[in-house]
Amino acid sequence: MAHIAADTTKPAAHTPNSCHDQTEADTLYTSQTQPAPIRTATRGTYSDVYLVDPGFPDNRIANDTSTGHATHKPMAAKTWANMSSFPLDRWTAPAIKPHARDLHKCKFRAILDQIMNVRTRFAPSPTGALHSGVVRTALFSWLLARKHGGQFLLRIEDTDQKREIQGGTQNIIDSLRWIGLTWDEGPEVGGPFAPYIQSQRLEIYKKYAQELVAKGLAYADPYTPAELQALREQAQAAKRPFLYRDHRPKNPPVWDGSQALRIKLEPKSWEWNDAVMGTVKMGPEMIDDFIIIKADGFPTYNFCHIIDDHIMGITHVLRSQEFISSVPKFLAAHEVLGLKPPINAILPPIMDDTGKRKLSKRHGAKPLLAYRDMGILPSAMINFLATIGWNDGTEQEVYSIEELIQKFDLSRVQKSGGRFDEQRLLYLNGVHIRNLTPDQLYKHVTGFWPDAANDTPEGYKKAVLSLVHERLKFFAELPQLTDFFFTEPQLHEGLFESNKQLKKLSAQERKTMIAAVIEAVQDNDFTIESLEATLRPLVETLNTKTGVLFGLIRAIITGSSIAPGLFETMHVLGKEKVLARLKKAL
RNA sequence: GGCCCUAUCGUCUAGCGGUUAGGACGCCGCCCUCUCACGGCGGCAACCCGGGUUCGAGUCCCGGUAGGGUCACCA
Repeated sequence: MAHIAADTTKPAAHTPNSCHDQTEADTLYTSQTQPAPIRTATRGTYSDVYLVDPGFPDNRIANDTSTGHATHKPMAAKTWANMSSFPLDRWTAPAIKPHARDLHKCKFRAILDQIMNVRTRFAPSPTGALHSGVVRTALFSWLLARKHGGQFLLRIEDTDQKREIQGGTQNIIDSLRWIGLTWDEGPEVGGPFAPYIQSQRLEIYKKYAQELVAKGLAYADPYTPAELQALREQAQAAKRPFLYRDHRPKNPPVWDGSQALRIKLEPKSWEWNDAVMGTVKMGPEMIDDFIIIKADGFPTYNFCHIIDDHIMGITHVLRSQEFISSVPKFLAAHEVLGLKPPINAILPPIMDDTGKRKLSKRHGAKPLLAYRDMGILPSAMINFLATIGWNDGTEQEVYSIEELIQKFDLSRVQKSGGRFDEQRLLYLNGVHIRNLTPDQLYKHVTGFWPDAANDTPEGYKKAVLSLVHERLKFFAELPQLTDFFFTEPQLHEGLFESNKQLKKLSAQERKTMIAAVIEAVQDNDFTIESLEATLRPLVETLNTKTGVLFGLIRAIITGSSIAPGLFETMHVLGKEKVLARLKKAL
């Protein structure tokens, strides 16, 4: 089994369909009357060998108990009969563990989970603030690399100068740093394949392009954009897909760099194995001579990402679903370039909150950093994004980052899309906030305090925070929840009238009660216990109800009918403030 | 229009030929309780439709339908 040396400067020698494996599979196949052997081996060769053997008594899938993967119910014998036409030459070797539900589609299939040096990448273009949909792709790539102890790279794809925005790259870096997706190679950290910014790698792409030209595999495009547009419209009017190759120039001009350069691709059907989607087939109409170098001299994404992924030794390329119909094009280009394609994985789309369309900048997806600014924890965001389109098959909902790294697996990535449900994000954020220690929480809420808290001692703020810890869903609501600890509340009649318990009291009754409270509390030491010991009996003395008396006190000292526990609140506020507010209310 | 992907409560999902179709968010009710929150208990709520295979289909096959994606000198 080929595996990739981490320090190689050569292209990745990844071979998902190497003949080594084929031989092995043939051997196993011919011995099908025997129960399939289960093999495991150590890192760098094979691990988790899954075998499905039609000769095995009840046709169950043998599973490697040491990993716990692929536990299966027995398969009905009949199923095998139906599968007899499955072409054996299609069995797929290693590299990925197919989704469990696909295993039964093979009459015989040996699946080897290849342990290679996994290298994944995130390759955004700096054309706008990074949003959550894109970050999910980055997250899955990162999780995959971390799970296998591999590398995660960041590469900036800034080949479209027109769309690039000021600060775009910085936004990408800030976003990833905030959420904690650390990269092992890329901008700011460097690496063996630097630079990791495509606009600084133009010579590399040009070299590959010139090589293709020399071999007659790429040619200059003689058409003007207007001419192309006309041809395109023609095709559309005829309800045909537009194919450039139908208009391929017979004698293309010599490429002098001022025209666009197209790669010459043979139209043919492609079938490939996607780590998430399984076997995907597409016809020749999906292949066309695409532009690899634009007239402005910059390469296109379609071209340079292939070269960079190859040079940088990327083993698994995760992309969102919108790219699936481009894959044949990429595979064809690999063929023309003489490169082995990486393992492809198409991730399901994330829909916006209407569920009507893909989450995208254009349709109001918030920048990732907007969630930082509203006080979402990175761990909550990661938990949330990871569980859109992935689950571990259990009923677990809340995951730490460490758990995700351990449990993440491409074979359990969904094919169907999911909606970005902010309510669920807030719920998870609340859970993650409650899991923080008080000190951790205190660090996280820096910058979210109300202005009035600026000059307040740390001890006081920590005490306040402890009272709202379990109520907090996101940090931006901290001022609203704690303002009265720092600012004297504005009392108004509406406060009492809108309260179910208090609106029955007359102003005079309120005065009597407040006076009694002041009297009772004046010599109290303001511990939670003694406040309770003093105030509870007062309810009876005043011949009222706890809800009424406590509600009244709460309204006066907090200016709100919603607040933490009364005694805790009074304790933290302190005797001085409480008495002052009560007296003022009188 | 061609091609591709998808389809279980409103939402995220479990399900791998036999389940009272499970969990979570949200919503509602009750309990706890000085309000809110947390927590606990309970409730409402789903297999897109039609064929086929099978003793038996949410699950496998085919066909519809619906949603999404894609068909750039954008990525």
